[in-house]
Amino acid sequence: MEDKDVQKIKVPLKEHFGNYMVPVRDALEVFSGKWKIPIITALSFYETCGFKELERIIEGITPKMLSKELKYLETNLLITRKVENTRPVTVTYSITEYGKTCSTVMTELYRWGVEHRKKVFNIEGQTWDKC
Amino acid sequence: MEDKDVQKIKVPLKEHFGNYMVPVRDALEVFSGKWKIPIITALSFYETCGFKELERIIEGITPKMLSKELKYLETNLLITRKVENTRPVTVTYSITEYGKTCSTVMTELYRWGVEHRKKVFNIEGQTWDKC
DNA sequence: TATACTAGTATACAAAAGGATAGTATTATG
DNA sequence: CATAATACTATCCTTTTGTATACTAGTATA
Repeated sequence: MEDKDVQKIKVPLKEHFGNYMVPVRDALEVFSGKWKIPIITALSFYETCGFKELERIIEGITPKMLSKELKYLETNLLITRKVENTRPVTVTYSITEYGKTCSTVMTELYRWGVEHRKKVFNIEGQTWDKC
Repeated sequence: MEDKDVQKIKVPLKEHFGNYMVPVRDALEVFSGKWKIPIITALSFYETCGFKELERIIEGITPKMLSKELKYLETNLLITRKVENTRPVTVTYSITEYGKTCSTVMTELYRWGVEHRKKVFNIEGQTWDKC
């Protein structure tokens, strides 16, 4: 085999990148699905919300999905859950300082997404109201 | 109603953010699923690959999924498909210049994902080999 | 006493994503 | 003529994701 042939042999990604893609997947999982970004955005904006408040703020979400995603975000340290000693009992969900770091990723996704719309749909500006 | 009460009324996200989240979703869709990132990574690294080459490089992918995702990436202008006049006929998939801009998003996802692993799993460095 | 608020859970179902396996068509090689 | 390579497509099945609807338990209000 000659030297010039060596680069023609294409080996599995793992041999070049190892586990490079594992943290990329981790990050993606935090933002994937229909409701995680709305929840993070809501708690980033309002700082703290109750369960029913979130149900109203995030239009279309069912209590089952809200409950499920809140648990996910809590175990991932992005939000906290605190039961208040009120009558009736209220629960306040808050974004953590760590949760606020999501905004760097979301900003990057937003920037790229805007360019992508321009490129693929040839749409400029905020004219995608019917989406 | 007093001024201090105004900020307590929490309205749906749309009233504050409009369609802010639409391009975020668009970007997310391009990177979501099990195979799009491996395909983009493979074509970014090798520049150009055949169908069977991609099947070997991306371990575990089935021809059905590879075909489906290649079509998606092509309609999103991230890759190109070119039929070569060889015998047997070969098809070369290449990353576009635009497709290369994905790396900025993936780098951000990687950076955040590494920090996330440290935070949530308390794992430092590249020790997540069993994932 | 009836209604409504708090914060959820339970059950059933539909849709989407992905996997397993087999098959097609063409051409070249032994 | 059999085998193998190219690039896929087709069918069936399982898993994951999300929806719809109803329900629980406690407290407050009209």
